[in-house]
Amino acid sequence: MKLSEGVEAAIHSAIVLADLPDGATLPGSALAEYHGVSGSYLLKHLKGLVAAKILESVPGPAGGYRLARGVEKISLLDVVLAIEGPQPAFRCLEIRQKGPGALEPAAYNKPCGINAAMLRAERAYRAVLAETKLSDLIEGYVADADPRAVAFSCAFLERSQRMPR
Amino acid sequence: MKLSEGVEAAIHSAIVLADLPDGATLPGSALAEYHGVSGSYLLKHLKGLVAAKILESVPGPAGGYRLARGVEKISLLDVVLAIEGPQPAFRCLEIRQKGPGALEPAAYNKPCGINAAMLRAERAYRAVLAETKLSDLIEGYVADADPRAVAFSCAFLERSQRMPR
DNA sequence: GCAGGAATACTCGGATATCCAGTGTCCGAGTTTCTCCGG
DNA sequence: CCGGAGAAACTCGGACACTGGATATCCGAGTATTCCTGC
Repeated sequence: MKLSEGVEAAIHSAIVLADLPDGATLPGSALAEYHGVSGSYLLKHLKGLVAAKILESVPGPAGGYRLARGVEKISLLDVVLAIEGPQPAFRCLEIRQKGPGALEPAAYNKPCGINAAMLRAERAYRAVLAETKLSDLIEGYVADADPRAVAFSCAFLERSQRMPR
Repeated sequence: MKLSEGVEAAIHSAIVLADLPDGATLPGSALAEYHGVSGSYLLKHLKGLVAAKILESVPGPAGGYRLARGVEKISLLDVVLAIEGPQPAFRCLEIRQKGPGALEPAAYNKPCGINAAMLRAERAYRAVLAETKLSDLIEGYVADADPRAVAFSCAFLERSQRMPR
């Protein structure tokens, strides 16, 4: 039970991109510098976000990344699934069908109760993530963050953003 | 986001042990044989369950494992935490404090909103697991399982259980 | 026949190799931009 | 002065090493049993 640490970077990156003016982009290298992480590695995760239609990428000079849709239409679940993959955390290996007492596969048409319980828990987990939007996180950020941090963030964006024609 | 596959074996093992008569034990090797998994490796996880006070171990001949308390007092969460460890799946690395715009640590007294949201989701996850007891799983098992599987299970226990004096 | 003791066999527990997903990095493909040259 | 073609620079995208944790295994510590010997 352990999430990839790229999830955290991906969420932070998405929040930074949310502050861009409409249509502007930010290079992946700028995002990496802003967060103090390896640029080459951050691109790996941003790529996943692009594949999940959460971000859009613009190639060439004046290119970079931007959100593919509004902050209120992007949930934490979208980001987590884009990085971690859609498969559930608990994978039933059907060990009930192994061992000396195994029957023919047709005898196991009913789903495994353990698997069902674990998936039920994970549905609750995902439900909370799904109802938490990026807009909620941003709202909390501007309310709690140090004003200097906000000012730096704005200045950084002003300096690094690119506006393709 | 991936659970150890030992979790599944641990839950199945606990359910098997639940069918033992009061006070009887079952060797780890019997549990491994029943599930068709490596005995040496299963012991590693059973050890974790013992450390978490979910199982009791009895050494020597006629020894083995048994549940440390009633099936209605053991939740799925107990088992999962015993195997996976208590730390949450999402570990906030505080990357907001990294990078060129970092401030002194005292400026980050408010908790990170992202971390808070992820932990909120995980609390929902754990809440579902906590309210699912072993007794619930057993109830579903006897209702859905093939009668032959139940018969084999009973015969196996009858054959392998040990009764320390 | 009975009691005591030592050897035994079986159990769990911890320390030790092996493997794979996640981590980290690099180089190549593609596109826009800028510059330079010709008209 | 203007238009177009070419080179350049910057971007993202996919392919290639490295590392930590999970997986799998073995050998040692401990205890109840069992057998044997002496009384």
